[in-house]
Amino acid sequence: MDKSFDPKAIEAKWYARWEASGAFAPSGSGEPYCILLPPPNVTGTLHMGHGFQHTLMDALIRYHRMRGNDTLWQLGDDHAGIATEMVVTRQLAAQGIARADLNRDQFIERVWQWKRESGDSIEQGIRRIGDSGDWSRAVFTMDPMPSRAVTEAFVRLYEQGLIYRGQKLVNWDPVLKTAISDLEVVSTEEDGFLWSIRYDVIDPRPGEPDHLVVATTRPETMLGDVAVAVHPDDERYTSLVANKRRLRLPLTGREIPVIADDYVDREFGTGAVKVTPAHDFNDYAIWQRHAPSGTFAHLPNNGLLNVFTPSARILHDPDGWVQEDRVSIKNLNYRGDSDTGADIAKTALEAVESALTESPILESIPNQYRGLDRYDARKTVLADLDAQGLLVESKPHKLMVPRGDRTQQVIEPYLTWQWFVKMDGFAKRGLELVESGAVKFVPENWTSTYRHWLSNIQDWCISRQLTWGHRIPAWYDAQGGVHVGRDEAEARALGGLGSEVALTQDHDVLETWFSSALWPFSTMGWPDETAMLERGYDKYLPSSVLVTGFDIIFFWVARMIMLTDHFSGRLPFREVYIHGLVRDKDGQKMSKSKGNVLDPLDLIDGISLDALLAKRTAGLMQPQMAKKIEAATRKEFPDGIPAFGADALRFTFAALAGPGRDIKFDLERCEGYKNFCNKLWNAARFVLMNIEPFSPRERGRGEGPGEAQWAGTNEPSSGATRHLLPEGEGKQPATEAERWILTRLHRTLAEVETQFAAYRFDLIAQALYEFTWNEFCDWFVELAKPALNGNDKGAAESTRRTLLVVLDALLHALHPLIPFVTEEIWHEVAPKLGPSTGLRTGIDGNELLITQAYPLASDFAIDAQAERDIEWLRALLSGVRRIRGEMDIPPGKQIPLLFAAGDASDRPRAQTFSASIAFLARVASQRWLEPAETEPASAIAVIGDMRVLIPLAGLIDLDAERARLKKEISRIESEKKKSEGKLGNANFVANAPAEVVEQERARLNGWSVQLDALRDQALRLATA
RNA sequence: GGGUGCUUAGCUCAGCGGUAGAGCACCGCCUUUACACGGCGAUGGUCGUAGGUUCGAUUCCUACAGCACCCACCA
Repeated sequence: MDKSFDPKAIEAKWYARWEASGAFAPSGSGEPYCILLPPPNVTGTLHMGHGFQHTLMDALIRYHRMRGNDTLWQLGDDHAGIATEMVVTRQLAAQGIARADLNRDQFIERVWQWKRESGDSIEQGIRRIGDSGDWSRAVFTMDPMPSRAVTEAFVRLYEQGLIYRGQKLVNWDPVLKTAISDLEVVSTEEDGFLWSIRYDVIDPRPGEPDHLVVATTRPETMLGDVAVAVHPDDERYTSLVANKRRLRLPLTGREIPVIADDYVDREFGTGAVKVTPAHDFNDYAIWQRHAPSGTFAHLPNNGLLNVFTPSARILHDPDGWVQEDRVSIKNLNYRGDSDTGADIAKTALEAVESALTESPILESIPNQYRGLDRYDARKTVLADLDAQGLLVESKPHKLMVPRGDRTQQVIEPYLTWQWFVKMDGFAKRGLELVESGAVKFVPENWTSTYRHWLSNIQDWCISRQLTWGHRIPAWYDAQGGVHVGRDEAEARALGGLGSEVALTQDHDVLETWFSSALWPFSTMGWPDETAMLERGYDKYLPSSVLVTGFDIIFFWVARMIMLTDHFSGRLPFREVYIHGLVRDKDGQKMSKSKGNVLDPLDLIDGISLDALLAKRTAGLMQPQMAKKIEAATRKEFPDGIPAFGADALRFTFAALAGPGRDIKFDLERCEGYKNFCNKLWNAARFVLMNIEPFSPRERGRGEGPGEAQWAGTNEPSSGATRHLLPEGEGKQPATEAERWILTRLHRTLAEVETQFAAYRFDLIAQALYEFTWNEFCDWFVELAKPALNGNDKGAAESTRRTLLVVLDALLHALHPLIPFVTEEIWHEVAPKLGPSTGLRTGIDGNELLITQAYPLASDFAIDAQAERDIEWLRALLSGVRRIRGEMDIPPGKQIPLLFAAGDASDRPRAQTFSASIAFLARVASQRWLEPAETEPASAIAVIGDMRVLIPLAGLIDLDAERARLKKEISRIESEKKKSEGKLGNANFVANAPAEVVEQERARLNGWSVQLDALRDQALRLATA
């Protein structure tokens, strides 16, 4: 083995071998364990969030595979409707192709082309991270199988009356010209104005107000006002309401009523609110309350007066619309399937006209506003109001502005026809499944987030005015009749329509999350029974755990729970592990615009400063940020980023995965864990050197380690797990140190098992790190050195075996976190261990660590006595080393050691470990003082009852030791005092549990013994 | 406006009714034959503030402050 570990050299090799061996596929036996990969969007590249999430999932998958589960990691990717459509449109634009120049089929073909490239790059990234998912089963959401499930689900829901088409106010993105989800709208506080406008009362009566003043942040919408609302108990306005007074709507001259509604806050502004039901969600709600009583019956569309075109211009006549709003029309054009030319224009015009028919108020909109963009219209409206003396006040105002999270455009509430899923029944069931504990959130507190959202849910708008996605399986006849079916023929048949009736399929597609909601069973072949059988529907549904971020609890998790239950009667998964967001080292969200994005592949392979700068400053939305980003990047990474390798990156992610927290990604942690991999590598080198007959010191000395088989005393708890150390092979560990390390291994594995069950990846990493570095390397390997070189041949051979066995178990235990380096080392180690008892053999006949059995705690015996003994030895060696360090005794200098006092166990211990003490503390001689002997002036360490003395004899700086003693004495005095205080408190002794009191007494005793010893020496030093 | 989480060593974070921990950074010594991507040792914290419960609170409760995030219709 090389002297240090080089990740690059091994990663590609092992990934290819794992995959070729079939290790990623389910084994077909054992308890099923399944994780669904949250399918990455085909738009993206892999980011740190993926790296993090994938590391956690792969650790779980590898762990369970090694535990003998029939393990499936269902891979896939997501077509990501809006995001992909935007990316491809932008790309076309860069090639000088207007999206409008392509028809539907052509556009979709371009998306597929792009998907193939992008999908490849994501897949490549996933492989580099080491994901051991089953590629042969990977599914794309637009593939035939999941697409069929989408159609089937839609049709069934429609037949069950759970899907309907309706005209409602939705969040509308005027640039994308599609409805978007509430969840895709982000409200940000922005500076704006609050304008107060005077609406005059028609024919005012004496004693009543002759006008009202309403406040608005969006004056342009007043063209669609249908009323002014006041609070029913507001005495200023009761007579206006009671006497049915009407107001003159400025600029249009329309007459509108004054209505009373509880929604109005009397304290805000003048207590009067303009009501624009087609352009405001609150006003829409008011409209819903008042329309049934006929308040708006005289108005077109019962008062839902839409004044905007789809691109948020004020309505204008159809021809003008076609001319001025070319993009909008073209948008409709290319959505016309493979139609071309005249057909397209005709379809477009018809669409516009029908939109206007639904909101026929064009005549009430004065000419000067028609066709204006919403912000231009605002200016003009305000100027005109001002000129007429109707603008009462303009004052600066902070308001929440809704913006689309994709386009950053201001979102309009917009009246359109859309498809909806009725949510009340689903929500109820979704709540039940979580409240009953059938689905558990980890950490648990996410349950309340889920509950809160489902308790306040609206019907789910599932249609999008996009091209890329699953097309809605609904057809329209010339009369506007709607026919839903699995295909056109079925729709026709169900509607009883002859072949002479012309049908047009709905142009819209389903929002991406609709197909995502079906993922747990659509990936398992549903609804096709043959496919279901093939893909293990019965085995892998429910899946075991969903690993995902909190940001998609609503988008995805809740909907999977509801729809999976509805269609399969099963849970999608039993547990949901919610992890945090990966942020940069200052806690900032990583984003392209901030220029603080890290690419996991750059951490694996390293990247030069120049390449990193180029990456971070290319294609910025705000190019002026480039300078700032460059400066910050140069400062943080003056030499670029070194290659850490996939293992180090994975271990970092695991170690940072504390419960319910975002993680700040710190490169220094990553560096530390690369060192950890190197440490493991070198520990392996040490072990191998010492078991190889050809190692320089071993040459000629004879035999190798023999069969490394050891007797654990406990039965393994699972049949799937091999005995690392089969019983009856007869050989017992020869030394205390071996029994100790095997005990520590037992405890570490028990901890790992517990923490895997709790998804505490940070604690898994910590337990294994500590065992590897602080126990195996720092102590066992060091203790092994004198044993290997000593005269006791049995101890030497036994130690060799134990080194090998513990290393082997450790490689297994670490494999789920750091698969590459452990696999590589294992192939050096395994041949020394004798015949493998792995779970499976790869198809190429070569065994791999990835399919070996995970070691269980019970494979290794506990020896509590050995634990105590080694604890004693460690305390002794630490004590001596501390004196050495503080007294500046040169490390190479051999020193004499005297032991004094002590209890019955100390003498045999000192005897047992004398060689270790001599080697590890560089001790020339060890001797017990006879009871009659007086202690010489010495530096002292107290281990339990025993005193360890290093005689001064010219070795020790007297003043330094006096100072050290003084400090130590005062520290122990204060501890003793605290202890005495506690025990002096009658309440403590009376009320605290007996064992706590007992423990406190023991501590007090310990302090006293130490104090006595230290004081004795202090006295001697005073006179020395 | 409602909700959730966080506040522990210089930094990043574990922990938790009964002796305050880790990694990194910092300081000292050491090229000791696995590893300088290393070894040994040392320093460093009234556990956000104020109350309460308890024999005992960093831990449980209450209030407050600061930070972060989520949800929400105040024109």
